[in-house]
Amino acid sequence: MESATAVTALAALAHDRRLAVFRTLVVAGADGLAAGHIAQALAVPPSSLSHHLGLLEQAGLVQVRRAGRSLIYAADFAAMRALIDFLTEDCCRGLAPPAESACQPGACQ
Amino acid sequence: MESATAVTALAALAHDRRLAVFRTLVVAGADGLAAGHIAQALAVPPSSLSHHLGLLEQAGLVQVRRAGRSLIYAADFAAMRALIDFLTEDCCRGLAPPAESACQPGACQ
DNA sequence: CTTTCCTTTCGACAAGAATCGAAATATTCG
DNA sequence: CGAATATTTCGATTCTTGTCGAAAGGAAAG
Repeated sequence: MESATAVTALAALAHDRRLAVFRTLVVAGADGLAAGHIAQALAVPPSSLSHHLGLLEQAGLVQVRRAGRSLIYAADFAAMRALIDFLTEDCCRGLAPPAESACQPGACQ
Repeated sequence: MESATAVTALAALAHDRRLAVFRTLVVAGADGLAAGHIAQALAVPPSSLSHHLGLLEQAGLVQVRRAGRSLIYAADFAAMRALIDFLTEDCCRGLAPPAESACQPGACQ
């Protein structure tokens, strides 16, 4: 993952409402949720939500498809994993072997 | 990790220069680097760098100590790991067992 | 104790992001 | 086709962030 891509993804998640939106989509799973459903669940005005969903989509963290007159948004788990992998590399690369092997979930240094 | 804490940490990393600073500190390891050294390595004016280091420190991603007249900044690997764990939870929680177990580094869905 | 060095704080400006009502677009249903 | 529904785009406002020179704060050296 390129550094610029990571910055875009991090910025997309670095906001209260957007993080809440993304977590909601993660819980919803691959089926996703209609924009209106999210707006109602999180009590966000539709135009504001649309803006945030647009940023998340632009960052590649969510995918959108149309179903009737609804737009269904779903988390892109592969993209999320790619971001986590990027951060993990950043966290561990450059450390000496013992420290590097210690950089596991729950026990980094 | 609280959601607000995660947002702060994500925002701290969601910037070109700050991400570069953090990666530099990760490579430097536990010994850390003097602020001036980072400024020179990344060609960032001292006052700008100070601002960014302050945000990273406030986010808990770096620690600072004084050595003579230099201030040494070092990446906080535990905090970084906590952030990655938070994101991993966000990525996998709520998925059915087969999907959840598939959410491993390099192969999430 | 004065000078030198390293870094931060201040201040002012420029640039970007968040918010949300109103209007526009797209899709289905009668 | 016309009405109803779902969502986006537009536009104006406000708030926040980034930038960096100049001045100030601490710590060591002469």
